[in-house]
Amino acid sequence: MYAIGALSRATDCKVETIRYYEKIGLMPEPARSDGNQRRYADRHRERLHFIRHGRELGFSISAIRELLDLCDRKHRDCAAVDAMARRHRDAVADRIRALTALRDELDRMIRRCAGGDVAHCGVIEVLGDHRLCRHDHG
Amino acid sequence: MYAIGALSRATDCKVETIRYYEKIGLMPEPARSDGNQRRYADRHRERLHFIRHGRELGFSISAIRELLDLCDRKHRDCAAVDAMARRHRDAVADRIRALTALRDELDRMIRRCAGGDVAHCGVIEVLGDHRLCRHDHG
DNA sequence: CGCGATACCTGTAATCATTACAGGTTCCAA
DNA sequence: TTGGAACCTGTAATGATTACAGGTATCGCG
Repeated sequence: MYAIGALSRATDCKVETIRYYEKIGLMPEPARSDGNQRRYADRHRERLHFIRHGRELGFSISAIRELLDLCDRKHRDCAAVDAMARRHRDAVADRIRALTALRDELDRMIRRCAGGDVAHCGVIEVLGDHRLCRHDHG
Repeated sequence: MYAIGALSRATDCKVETIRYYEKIGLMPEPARSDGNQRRYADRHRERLHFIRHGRELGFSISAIRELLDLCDRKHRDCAAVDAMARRHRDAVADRIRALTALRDELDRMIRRCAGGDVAHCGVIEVLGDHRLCRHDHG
């Protein structure tokens, strides 16, 4: 039986976050000590680990909730889980594309900056005039 | 003189967002009609355009505030502006690296999924067991 | 000039995922 | 038994919007 601090250390998840997950119903209410302190079992640690890992992988809380629901109903077809993972992967890929375009644009902006005064600063110019951008970001 | 809706359409920025920018002091208070409605001039459109473009490029509100301050004090050395752009570019590059690692991991997860039932779903397995990951994401 | 639809006004609360804080209680080791 | 760390609850803050409620202005059309 873990206290919340031990669970926190075991899962690298802040104490406040654990209590938050309980409040939003993502973590089940654990047992309590006589003095009303939370006492966790291994199943809590596993579930929290799953949640934290999902969060690290960028899944939203609601996506993780869905994944956990899918897990709880064991032996059902995993196509739904797979589809979620694919959707998420595609979203990440889109984000990478957008950020790459952005990085290139920032590079161009920086190259335009001749090192003079603000009146001739390429960075300011580009920010003020969308037409100086090479890509559509919107 | 634009009403707020016209400015909204001209800059592709929601009406609520324009009022929000005014509230936080990012946009100056515009003139008002007799009936107390906001009336904007071109300089507002330009400034809002600058702000929106900065946001699209991923600059935070406070970064944009700094940039605008630097701009307002014209003819001062643009090294500070340049440095901000560089810092931001580097942050974007870091984010791209992290997301690329993440995308690769999601790909591996998806490939592990044999298409069977949830009990054998690679996606669930990886989420539940950090050791199945190839990279450190934390 | 009057009417009605649309656009506008203010102020407040919600969103998302946490984190921080205040003020009080419990636990555990020395 | 005592002292300090860890715990408790409840509330508010973060960042950048967005949404809503309840009321007022504007504008084109007849």
